[in-house]
Amino acid sequence: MEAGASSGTGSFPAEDGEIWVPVLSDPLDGGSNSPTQAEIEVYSAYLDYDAMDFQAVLEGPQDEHDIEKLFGGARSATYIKEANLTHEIECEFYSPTSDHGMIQTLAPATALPEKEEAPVTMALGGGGEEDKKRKGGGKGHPLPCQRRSMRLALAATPLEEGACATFIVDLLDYMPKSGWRHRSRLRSARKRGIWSLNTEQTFLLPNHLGNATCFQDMSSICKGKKCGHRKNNDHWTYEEMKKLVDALYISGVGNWTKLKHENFSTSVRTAMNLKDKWRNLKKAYTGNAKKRILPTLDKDCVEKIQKLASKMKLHL
DNA sequence: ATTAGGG
DNA sequence: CCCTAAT
Repeated sequence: MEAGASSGTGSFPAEDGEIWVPVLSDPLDGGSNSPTQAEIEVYSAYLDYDAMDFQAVLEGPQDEHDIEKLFGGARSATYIKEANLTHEIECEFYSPTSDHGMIQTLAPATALPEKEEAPVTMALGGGGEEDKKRKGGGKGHPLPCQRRSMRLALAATPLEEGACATFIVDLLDYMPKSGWRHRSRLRSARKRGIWSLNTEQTFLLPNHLGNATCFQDMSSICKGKKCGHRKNNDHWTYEEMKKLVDALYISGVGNWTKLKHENFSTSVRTAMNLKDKWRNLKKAYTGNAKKRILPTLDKDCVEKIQKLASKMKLHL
């Protein structure tokens, strides 16, 4: 609770140049929502703490390809904001195979000494005995499948050009389908592949949110509504799409189950997902160019899509 | 059990 | 992504 606007660092509403991260209470576990915390959701087949570069996570990926590296296969979604951190922040990471998360203390991105030792870590829930393997997880999971949330506690600080921490989030997946007026803006940002927003696009600033109740708005809007319940809402990556198109180009369109087993056996995508994705790709790249809202695929890939589409047409 | 197609 | 009729 305590979504009080004045707690935490900095005043509220924010001063010029001050960025606040929107706060969401976790729809699934009713987590607390303090104005200095942001819910960040990571979709991942696994999170390998040992292999994770936490500092890089803090600094944020440079492009969408970095996502994979940072989260060990995680597919995250939208970069919604930038903020310059002046305080240490604590990040809590969960993996689907652990009962409790791990807290990482991260220094501000700009104040990093050298490449010293790894950040201090400690296990949550009083357990210093967290097993390295994290095998028998699952029982205490507030979330059902391969979805964990990551909560960052951070201070609202003035924005400085250049040095910005970015956060991987997909607020869209937490937000209700309707009732949140910034949803469409987030959507368009995601579609256009905007991974970080400049200061001119700070639609998440309190100013743009209207008034001091924005934090409460966000969580209250979500309250009682269905959000964050989709089974598989990590978004298709460029690589996945390319892989799909290539596979279809070779073996033809159809036989989705076979395709799944032969080309996507370890992927979260089901045969039906593949089918649906192909239909969407076809639709996107065969209609009038105006409607191409999908991520820009390379020429070769687009050509394959179009060839496949026209080939199918002939057979009708 | 899978797929095609509409929602 | 879900649902369902058709296969």
